[in-house]
Amino acid sequence: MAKRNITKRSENYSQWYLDIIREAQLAENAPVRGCMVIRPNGFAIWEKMQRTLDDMFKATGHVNAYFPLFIPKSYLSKEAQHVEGFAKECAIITHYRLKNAEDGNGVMVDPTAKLEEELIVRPTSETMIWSVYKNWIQSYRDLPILINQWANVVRWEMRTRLFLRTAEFLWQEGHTAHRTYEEAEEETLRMLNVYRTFAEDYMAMPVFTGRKTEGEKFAGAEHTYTIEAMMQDRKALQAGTSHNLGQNFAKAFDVKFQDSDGDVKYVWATSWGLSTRMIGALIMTHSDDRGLVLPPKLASQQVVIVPIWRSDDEKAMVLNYAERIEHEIRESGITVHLDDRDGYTPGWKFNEWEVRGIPVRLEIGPRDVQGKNAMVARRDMEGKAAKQIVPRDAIQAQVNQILKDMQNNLFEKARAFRDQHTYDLKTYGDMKELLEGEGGFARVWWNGTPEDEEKLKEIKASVRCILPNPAGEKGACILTGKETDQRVIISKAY
RNA sequence: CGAGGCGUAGCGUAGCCCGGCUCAACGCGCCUGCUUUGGGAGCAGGAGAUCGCAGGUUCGAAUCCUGCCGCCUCGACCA
Repeated sequence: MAKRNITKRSENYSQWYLDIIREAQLAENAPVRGCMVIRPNGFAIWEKMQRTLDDMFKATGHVNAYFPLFIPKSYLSKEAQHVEGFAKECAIITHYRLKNAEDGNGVMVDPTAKLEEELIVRPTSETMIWSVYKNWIQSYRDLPILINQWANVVRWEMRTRLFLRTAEFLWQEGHTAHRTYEEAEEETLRMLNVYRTFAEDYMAMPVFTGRKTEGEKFAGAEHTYTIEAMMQDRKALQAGTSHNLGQNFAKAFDVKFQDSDGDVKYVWATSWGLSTRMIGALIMTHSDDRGLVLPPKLASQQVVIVPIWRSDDEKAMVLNYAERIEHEIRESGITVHLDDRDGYTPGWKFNEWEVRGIPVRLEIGPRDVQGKNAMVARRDMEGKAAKQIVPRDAIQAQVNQILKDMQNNLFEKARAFRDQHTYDLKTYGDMKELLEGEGGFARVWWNGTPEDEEKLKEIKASVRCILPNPAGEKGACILTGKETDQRVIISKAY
């Protein structure tokens, strides 16, 4: 008699998403509007993401640093496009002191403690960082600068959803400075590729990579690259972005260097970021109606052992057997937890760990001790197919094998789903029918202007990215019929 | 920020239309004890709610009125 606390995806996808987050105890809404509390289960996923990405950043030559949360208002206005992009969602600090309220109830803002210049809580750090880089860069010998920072940022969103869009979120932002345009472009693409590798190899989430259109690019960038994933409701989610900032910020903050040829030049810049939104992407890519599904490489606990007993004698015997298996599995580098809590039935524990998305579960009872084996269940399958009895001697190897299989299986399943719902379309009518009906990705030729993009709003869709086209193929624009070499993904998006 | 819906114990709800015999009921969860334990166990007892907040109408408000806050769905904006 399974208790149904999770809405079916087919009934209400948004509610399902929220139910998963609640039941798996990933996060909850905070007392502050638009903000979330990331609970230990959710934060464990972020920590795993952080560690993986951080290693990848280090491997590509980057170092970590930290810049302030507060940005003087005047900094933000130095790059015109940039201000325009963020002005509507900034939190502003105007005062620095409270005092006891005059009516004796609580505290009030002390009007005499007004800041001369207001501070903006960073929505992103380009302006702060470039005001600092100005002091660090004089010569071409000071370049490149390859810095990443792990931080929180604030964007005062009107409508928020846990992980996908919150007023405050956690992310990493890389900010690099280069001698040439080519070097900056190479860096931008390198980091896009790091994101793609992370998404596909660790999150088991297939992505399309490509360039953003003028309308969708980052405020202040020359151009933006993105990784776009398809969620199970067939909507697109922008999962990471990498920007070639050109010389826009160097010019705005007057950051120049003297090159080896003696000429003084503006520095070339990039920035790239990936946020806790990825946790939302992870949930919406793999999870099912029973709960969270975590790919093994991002599960903080990869294996859980549920012991089964009746009498105290059985308990001692089963735990002894289970502990030896636990140690053996741990020795092979897998994270494993033995759930020996009293007061919960095995069936209850099965469901509990399933909802939390633990990839592999071992069920060990008297029968297994007797028969020298264990029941092994994997989270990416259902019913009998998910379970198998494994001989004692083969457990360690089998668990390792299943984790590998599962990582692959989840990726292949997600890729098959995405490909199945990605259509090469020729007419606007077909695209409209797709996007207003079952949904999915329309892969189409597009020679769009920003005005053409506006038109897509009538079908609530947007150009997600311009796909790479190394062979220089051409086709007729789905809207205007003009010949173009730009192929794009159009879809509804988060 | 626009339209709609909702706010009663940790969670999900009933009661609201027709104010009073309901300072509030039920299921899940929680605590204690006993029996249980291979897919969310059973019985018995128990704790837990100033009915989102602030005003108002009334002899009397969870119930009627006003304002505010929050959440959800859909739009506009965005990672």
